[in-house]
Amino acid sequence: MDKRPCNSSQDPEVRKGPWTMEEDLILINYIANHGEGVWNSLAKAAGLKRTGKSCRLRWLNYLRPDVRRGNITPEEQLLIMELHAKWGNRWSKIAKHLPGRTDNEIKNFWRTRIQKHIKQAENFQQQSTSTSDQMNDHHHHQASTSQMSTTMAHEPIGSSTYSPPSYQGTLDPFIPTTQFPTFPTDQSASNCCPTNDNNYWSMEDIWSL
DNA sequence: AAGCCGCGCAACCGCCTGACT
DNA sequence: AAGTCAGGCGGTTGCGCGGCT
Repeated sequence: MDKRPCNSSQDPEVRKGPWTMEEDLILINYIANHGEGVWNSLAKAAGLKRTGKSCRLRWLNYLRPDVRRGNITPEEQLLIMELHAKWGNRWSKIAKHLPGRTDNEIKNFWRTRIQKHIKQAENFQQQSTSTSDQMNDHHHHQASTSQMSTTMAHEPIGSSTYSPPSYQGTLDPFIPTTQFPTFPTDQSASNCCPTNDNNYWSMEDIWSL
């Protein structure tokens, strides 16, 4: 365990911060020749002045040949939201269902995009329904949790019935198409579909879940 | 044109867990 | 059984960049 004060931070031999191209090449070449192994010894053997953790992270999140970065598709967004509703902030678990995507990227995506919209939706909800608190009766009281992610995270939405909001009329949707595409893979979604004709999810739809 | 501000992302940190001795 | 080590994970931070004033 590394519960002791981080030695690496005290060791002047250990580099930190952004990786240089030379370091990347060293790591790539070493793994190409020797494969992945014990990361600490790999870092030493490769001559990198980095911790094993740093090497591992760099490899998994950036250098791996099969890693995909950027351009998260609407389908992937939906999948992320669905899986997050199921599992909460289990980023690595979610990432396993998105080939080529890393937990770090999904985590960043969630925090910077989705969570922002959720908070905006929450604010709108508070403004528009401030007099109707009973809506939350069948909702968990843990909505007071500081992070929306944890709110949703521990919500046992029993059968993957999480459905993405559209925030129509209140927010600019984060999907460029301005609406969520239909998501035919989830039969349960049809049970709680938006009741209006335009396939948008109103806040009522969301909260009624 | 310059400064400010917010966003997105890479990387680090601390904790947990399982394997091994 | 207890201690150590390495890997894995989620949370957080720092910085570069682009847009705005």
